[in-house]
Amino acid sequence: MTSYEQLLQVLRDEGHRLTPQRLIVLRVVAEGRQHMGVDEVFREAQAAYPFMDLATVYRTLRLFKQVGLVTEVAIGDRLHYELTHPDDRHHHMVCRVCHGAFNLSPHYLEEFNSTLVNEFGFIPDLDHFAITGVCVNCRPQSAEEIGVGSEEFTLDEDVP
Amino acid sequence: MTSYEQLLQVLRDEGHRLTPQRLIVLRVVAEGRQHMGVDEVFREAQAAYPFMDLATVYRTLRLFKQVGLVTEVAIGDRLHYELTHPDDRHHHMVCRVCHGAFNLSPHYLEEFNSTLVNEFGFIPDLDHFAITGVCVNCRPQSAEEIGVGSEEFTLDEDVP
DNA sequence: TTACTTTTTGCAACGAGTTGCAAATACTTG
DNA sequence: CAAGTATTTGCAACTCGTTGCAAAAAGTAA
Repeated sequence: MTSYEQLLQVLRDEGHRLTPQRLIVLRVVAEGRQHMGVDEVFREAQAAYPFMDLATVYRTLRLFKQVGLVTEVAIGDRLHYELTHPDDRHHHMVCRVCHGAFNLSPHYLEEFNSTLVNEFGFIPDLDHFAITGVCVNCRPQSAEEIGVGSEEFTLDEDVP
Repeated sequence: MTSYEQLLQVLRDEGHRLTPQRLIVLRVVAEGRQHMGVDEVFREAQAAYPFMDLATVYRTLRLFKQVGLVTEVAIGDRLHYELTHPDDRHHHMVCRVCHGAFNLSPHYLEEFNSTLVNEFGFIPDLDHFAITGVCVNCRPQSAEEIGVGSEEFTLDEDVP
C-alpha cells in the first residue's frame, strides 16, 4: 500500500466519499511544495480536472484539515495548506518583505505556552502558527550596522 | 489643550485633513470600550453622522493606525481597534469559546522575541498580537479534574 | 443492475474588507 | 472672502472565503 493510498484510507475510514475532486486536490497538495495558497491548489487542480470549482477546493481543504491530512497555515490573511508530516511539526516565520517562509521548531514556543497555561489557565492555540516579521536578508541596514550581521544566521527557506 | 485635541494635533501635524468623518470616528473610538469591531464603530459613527460610509470607516481606522492613534487587533478574522495608550501596551488572549478577551503584558513575549532575533536574525512583528485559545472558564472538565482548577487564576476580562 | 439514501458538487449569493474613480471638500494662498 | 489644488469621500465593483440550495454522484443493499 503506497503512502498516497494510506491517505485515501484515512478519508474512507472516517466515512468520507472518494470523489474525483478530492483525489485531485489530495494529489496536488501531496506533490506540491510546502504551504500552497488556495489559488495555487485551485489552478493545478483545474488543470487536471477542468470542472473543478473553487468552492469545492475550499471545502475539500477544510475537510482534509479536519481529518488531519493537511495543515492550514494562515499567512497574512490568506490560507495556505501543506501535507501533514506528523514527525515534522513546525511553525512558520514569514518575512513581510520578501514573503519567504522559514520553519520554526515548536520547541521555541513551549515555554511561552507553559507560561500562559500556568499563569493564566489559558490554553493557547499555538499549532501551525505563522509569525510575520522581517528575515535576516531583508533587515534594514541600520540593524546590521549595530553588529548583527546576516552572516551569522542560516535560515532554511521553504519558499522564495 | 484636552487629550482629545492632542489626538487631533497628531493628525494635523502629519498633514492629514480634519474631516467631520475623521472627527467622529476618533471620538467613537476614544469613547468606546477596548477593541471595538469595525461594524460597531460604523454603527455609532453613523448614528452621529448619517452620511458616514463604511469604506470611510475602514480607511479612517487604517489611517489612525498608521499614525499610531489606534491599535489594530485581529480577533479571529475580524479587525478590531482601540485607542493607543502608550503606557499600557499589551497583547490579547482571546477565548475561542466565549470570545472573551484578556490583556497580556508584552513582557511575556520578550524572551520569545529575543530568541528569534538572536537565533535566526528574524525580527518578528509581535506588536498588538492576538492569541486565540481557551480561557480558564471555558476549559473542558477534564482539564480541571487533573487538578488545574480555575480558582487559582484571575483573568481581567475586557469584554464579555 | 437497479433503486435508494446520503453526501458532495456547482452555482450563485453573501460577508468582510479593499480599491478605482469621479465628485466633493479641506486646506492654502492672494 | 474667492480661487486653486491636493486630499478625501461615496459609490460601485472587486477579492477572498463561506454558505444555501437544487442537481449530481457515491456508496449501499436488493
